[in-house]
This record gives sequence, structure tokens and C-alpha cells, in this order.
Amino acid sequence: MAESPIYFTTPIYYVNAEPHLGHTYTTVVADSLVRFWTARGRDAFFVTGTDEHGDKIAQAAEKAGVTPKAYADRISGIFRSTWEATGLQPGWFVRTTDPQHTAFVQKILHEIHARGDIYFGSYTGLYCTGCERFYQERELVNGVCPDHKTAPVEIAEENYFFRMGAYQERLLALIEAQPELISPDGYRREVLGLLREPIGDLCISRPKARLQWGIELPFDDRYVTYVWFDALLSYVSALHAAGRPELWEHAHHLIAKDILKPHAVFWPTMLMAAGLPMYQRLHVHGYWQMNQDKMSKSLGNVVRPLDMQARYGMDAFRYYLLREMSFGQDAEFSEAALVTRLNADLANGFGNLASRVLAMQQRYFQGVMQPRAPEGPDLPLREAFVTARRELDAHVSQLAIHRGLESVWRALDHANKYVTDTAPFSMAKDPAKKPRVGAILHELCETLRVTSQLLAPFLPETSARLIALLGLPSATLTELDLPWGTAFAEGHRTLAPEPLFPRIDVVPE
RNA sequence: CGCGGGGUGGAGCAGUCAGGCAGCUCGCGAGGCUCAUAACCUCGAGGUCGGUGGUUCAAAUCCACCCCCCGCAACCA
Repeated sequence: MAESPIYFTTPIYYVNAEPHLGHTYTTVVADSLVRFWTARGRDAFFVTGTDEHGDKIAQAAEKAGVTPKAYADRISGIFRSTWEATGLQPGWFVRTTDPQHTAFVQKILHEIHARGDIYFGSYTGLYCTGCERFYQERELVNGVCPDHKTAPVEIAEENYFFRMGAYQERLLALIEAQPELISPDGYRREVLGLLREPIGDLCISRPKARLQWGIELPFDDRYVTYVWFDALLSYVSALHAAGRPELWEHAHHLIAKDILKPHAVFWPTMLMAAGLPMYQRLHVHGYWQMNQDKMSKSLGNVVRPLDMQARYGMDAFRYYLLREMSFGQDAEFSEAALVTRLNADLANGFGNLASRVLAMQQRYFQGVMQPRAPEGPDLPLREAFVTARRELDAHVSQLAIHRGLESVWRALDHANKYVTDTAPFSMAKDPAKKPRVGAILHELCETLRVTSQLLAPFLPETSARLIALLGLPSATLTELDLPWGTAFAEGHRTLAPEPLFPRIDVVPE
């Protein structure tokens, strides 16, 4: 392929919580984009995984009476099995406790240290002995620790620091020279704002006296590294583990806005210090806002992907997430809105079209495909799908997946209108018009086939089912990009319809 | 002047970067069709695109100022 490979990452998820809506959204986007580019003939790959070190995990494990490793194994396993069960297919699942990752982090730390960009210094802060952690001024409630209600003491601690500030000018110049590096543009401006102030250096260690659950510094065994040097490097280490190190220079990171700073400031300066190529793009999305009233009743305010899958089907859940959120903006999550989308777009718009077409094909021709004879409205129908494909590609390339889906649905609307306008169900009563009826249904079967292919990255299960109902091999979905009108050989048979998306008539509370 | 996001018919939103008849879903009213998942199609009511001023042949879109709402501010996507 002429086009370069493309490598997507989700954040690696912290194992202090089980998979929720936010994790699922980013992972669904990554999965869909990989399927999309793969379908366009591009070498596409995505990595997700779990971030397992640190204070909170050590504490949670202690509370649960297990070792940190055992605790992390359990939650990490839940992430992995959840993605597997929901059909999200990362090319690699990285864990920060993987020996390969640990070794990679130590190698990079060693190199940066040897180059003089990591130094030993003193850190002064407000420390709560109960929590065994430092507090920021603003985190305190009336000057005391919110947990222990005691005043923290100011202590100095010796630690290692990364000379992040030394790379500030280079980073600023980079972002100004490559406006597309961080998108949407609002987040780029936010980063430029951050860079107007001195960014300072970054504390990257914790003494083992306070924290053992981490990766030991290769140059001082009294310390472990803390958070970002560990987590961010997983984006690269995962590729080494997966045997695809060459993909690094094609990296596109998908993140939510809360971790913008680490990804837009810490990470690029770390890459510069490590002498690694810069990532291609940082794509920042917004939050799903919850309406507490609605969610708290049935779900305890947590949206679990497996629950959504069980209740509505994974494709409907995927569709809702992709269609409802404008990437970069916040969106509101509600099951009522999900049901509306499911009924209006999936059941009535798409599913019903498949039902009526396959039913007529069955009723009038026992499923046997009739020859085409394009005339009048047939050409505009095909054009509608050509346009849909062009718009879908343009929008998805810019991560405007919601607009891409909207384009496909415009074509589906056209197809439903085509059925009404050409009225094959009326003509079928006149034997002389049977050939035209067959030709119309042939065009409509093509719309279903093309729709399956266009939507396969976003609705993989449904697309596969529809291709099967059309009597086509599953390879059609991914490998055969056939010109319109050539997919169905003479004598081809389609199957009887079955609902792709049952309507949901009970609106959730 | 901390940073960012938002304010578009009854509800929820897209469209703003690359200015050109104001679009989608739901809801409401009327009609059509009967192949289909009580689905589909047509027509209609409903908006001075938060406000004011400016640029332009042309502004929801660009510029300036103002009003209101919401997040964030070192580890929840």
C-alpha cells in the first residue's frame, strides 16, 4: 500500500476501577478506526492495556488483603476479558507489570540519566503521615487532610527529577510548526497556554520507604519511578512486545481531556530526551456527562459495557457512542437517548430497510437474484452511496465519526425513499412488470451490501449478519471491494430476513 | 483579566476550523403507502442561530465588546 501504516493508542487504564463508559468510548473509537483503515487497505493497529503501579493500587491491595500484583492481575484481567467479550480487538494488550515493559522503562531511564537529563534534588511539600502522600494546598479542606482531618507537615524529600523545562522551547516551536499535532484546535490552544508559563521539571521518583509498588530506578535501587515515565512509555514498549516497533513513528494517541497535560507536555519532552521520534497526532475527546438522577436509580451511576451489551447489543451501544459524541466535545449520556437512536436509526432506518428488501426478494423470487437493468431512479440511488462513501472517508479521516455516520444514513434514507417511489410491491401484482421488480430488488440488495461494508468498522456484528443474510461470503466485508452491480452472480440466493435491531419499546427510567 | 467548553424551532443536537438557500433525531398536526421491525414516504406548524457593533456582494460561521451556563486547575476516558 502506498499509504503509511497507522498506529492508535488508548490510554492504559488505571486498575483502580473496572471498565466504565469512558474507557469503553475511547476503546470503541480505537477499534472502529482500526477496522476502518484496515478496510481501506491500510496497515492499522491499536494498543490498549492497564496501568498498574502506584500508591492507590498498593493501598487497595492491602485493603483487600492481597498482594499488589494479585490485585492488578485481577482488575487487568477484567479489562482484557471485557474487551474480548464486547468484540473490541486490540492488536496488543500491554500491562505496566509486563517484564518487557519494565525493562524498557529502565532502559530509557538509564539513557536519559546518562545524558544528564535526570538529576537528584529535593522536593518540599505538605505531607500527611496518615495518607503517606503529599498534598497540594488546594486539595486541603480548611488546611487539613480531607481523610484524616489532621494538618499535614511540610517536609523535604530527596527525589529524582526530569529536566522537562529544558525542552520547553523546543516543544513550543514544535506545536507552532505543526498545528495538527494536537487536535481539536481548542486543546492545542490550551497547551500553548500552558507553555506560556515555565513548565518546570518533573519529579519522577518515589523513595521505596514510601512506595515499593513500582519500577525500580536503574541507577538507584532506593527508588521507584512514579507514574508518567512508567505509563507513557507503554505506548512504545507495547510495540516492541508486539513485534511491531516500526509502527511507533505512525502513532496517533486517543485520550480524554483530563490527561491532556501529561500527553501534550510531559510525553513529548520525554520523547525528545529519549531521542525517540515524536508521535504523529494527539486526538483529544471530551467527557460523557452523566445525568445523576437518571443513572443512579438503576445503575449506581456507572455505565458498564457488559450491561449495555446485554441490554441493547454491542453494535447499538457502539453506534450510540460514535453517533452521539462529536469528538472533542462533551456529550450527555442517557439510556433514553440511546434507545431513541436505536429505534430511529438502527431499527427503523437501517434494520427495517433490510427487512423489507429481503422479504420482497423472498416473496417474489424465493430469494433468487434477478438481473439488473438500470434506469431512471437507479442511478441516483447508486450515487447516494458513492457520495456516502466519499463523505464517510473524509469525515472519519478527521475523526468526525458522527458526521460520517450521518452521511451513511442520508444514503439509507434515500434508499427507503427509493422503495416508496419505485413501489416494487405494487408492480409485483402485474406479471408483466416482474423483471423490473427483480431489477429494483437487485439494486436494493446492492445498497444493503454496500451499507454492510461501509458500516462494518462501526457495527461489525450487524454487518456480518447482513452479509450472511445476503448470501455473500464473509470475506466480502473485509476483502472484496466490489463495484456496484457485480456482487451477485446469476442464480445467487438471498436468505429470509430477520430483524437486525429489535425495537425497544420500554424507555428506561 | 487562571484555562477551556457551551448558549441554534417544544426537547436533545449537528453545522462554525476551509462565510453562500438554517440541517438532523424525537415530539406535534394532516395525508399517502401496505413490501417491512405499528416500520416507510409526503406535506405542515414551530427558529430575528445568547446580545450589540463591525468586516463582506453574502455571517450561525470571521473580528471586537458584552451577558448567561458548565467543566477543569498533577493522575476518573
